[in-house]
Amino acid sequence: MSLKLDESLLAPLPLFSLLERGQIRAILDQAVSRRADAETVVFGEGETAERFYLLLDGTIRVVKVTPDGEQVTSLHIPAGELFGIAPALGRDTYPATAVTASESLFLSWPISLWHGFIADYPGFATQTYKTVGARVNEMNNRIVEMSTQHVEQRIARALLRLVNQSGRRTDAGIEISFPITRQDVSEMTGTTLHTVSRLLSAWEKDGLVNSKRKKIVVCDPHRLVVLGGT
Amino acid sequence: MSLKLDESLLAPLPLFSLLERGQIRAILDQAVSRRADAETVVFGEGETAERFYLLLDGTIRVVKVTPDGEQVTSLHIPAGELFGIAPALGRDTYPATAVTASESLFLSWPISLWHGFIADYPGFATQTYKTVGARVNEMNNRIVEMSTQHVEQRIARALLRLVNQSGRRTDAGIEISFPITRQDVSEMTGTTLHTVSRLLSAWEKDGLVNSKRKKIVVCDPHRLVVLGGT
DNA sequence: AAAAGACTTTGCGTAAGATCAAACTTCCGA
DNA sequence: TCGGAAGTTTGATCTTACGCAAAGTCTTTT
Repeated sequence: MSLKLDESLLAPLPLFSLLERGQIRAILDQAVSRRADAETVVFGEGETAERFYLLLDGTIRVVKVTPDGEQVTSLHIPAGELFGIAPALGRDTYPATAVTASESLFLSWPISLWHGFIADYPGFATQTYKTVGARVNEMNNRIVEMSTQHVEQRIARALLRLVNQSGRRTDAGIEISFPITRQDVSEMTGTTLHTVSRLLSAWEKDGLVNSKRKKIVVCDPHRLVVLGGT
Repeated sequence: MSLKLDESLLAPLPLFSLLERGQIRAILDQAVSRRADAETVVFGEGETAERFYLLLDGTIRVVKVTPDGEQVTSLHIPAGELFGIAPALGRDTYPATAVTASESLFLSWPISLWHGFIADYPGFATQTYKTVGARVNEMNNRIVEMSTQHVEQRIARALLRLVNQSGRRTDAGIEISFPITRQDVSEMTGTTLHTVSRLLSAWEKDGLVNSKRKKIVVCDPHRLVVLGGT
């Protein structure tokens, strides 16, 4: 549950960039830390928001489920970011479900501390609203993409987003640092796993990517950008 | 430019619901009011955010333009809501273009006042973040829709959203209270004006809607809900 | 080591919707 | 009041990507 937190490790996070040592310490002192296996549900859509979270390691998949059971991935949260911050959106309930995409480590605080943090640490508020803004922006772009682009371009962009957000440089190219299936990609792009599979096969043949079971390595990001459209 | 503002008219707005008379007065005293014709650009995507706005009358269309000139409508703002609130998203630039969908009346304040308002009037902050939250939610739903639903369902839902947000009850049904073209609807739903036209024709034949040039009246909202899917 | 489960690949037919094209209607300004 | 601009309708054709089906790999369990 509780863990010795090294603030010299956490201080470099953008979230803390505007805070002083003592403030960071004060915030961390009230945190609870937790480790979770891949595919663990951290919280579910509609639940009353009891805690908010900071992802230290791993990746979180933010998912919505339609009435007829289809899943849609609205967002991926990379390590270093807050998630489950319902109060920043004036809500007392989580708007979507958060699932760990890989083994993950995160901190959490009771929601009751939120307003205090915002009020006492303006730097915290600033960074938080930047995060919200970035996500709104990302969602906006998703809407534009879904409205105007073909599947191929959407998939290209989705891969690039993942690679930028949580890519790991290898000799073969940049690898997406968590296990990801064709199905997952299809849920990010509003298509089917079949279409994703066909496309990855084609791209593989062209030397654009290199994908195995639950693993995708982008070999030629530049050409993928071109495919993604202007 | 300046206009005698009656705060007894404005006080009922959700935005002011948590504030006292004097606070509302203080806020309104610093506002500049403006009238604009339909299709006026209030601000453009990417411009540095110099002012933030409160729509008193009319409707605002929030639009993104793709590199190749296609337009995508991300949101409609109804009277009574704030818009252009870049600072709430930690941005110093507008993330999208705002266009009046009909003749409109709005107030505005210089961005420099934002932080003071947020700090001095907690009720203002609360309501503001609720607004942001509602918009995030709406965008999220749009993404889910675009990912999982067919054009027919998306158009049905788009019309229902407009009707709920700014519908005017008439004897024939509920009418969308601002001029709206097939093209506009297609830009809200990620389809073409042709498809929208065909669909509206079919619905007209079924007595679901009643549409003329730049005008749509929903006669049977209930059946439209059914069409929109669970 | 076999069997079951999870993920992927590929082929084929089809349907939803885009694109192209052309005519028609309504509105507005000269 | 005439002419053009803006918006709408409808038809014909074509493409994308979905749905269905079946077989192929890799992984885990027993």
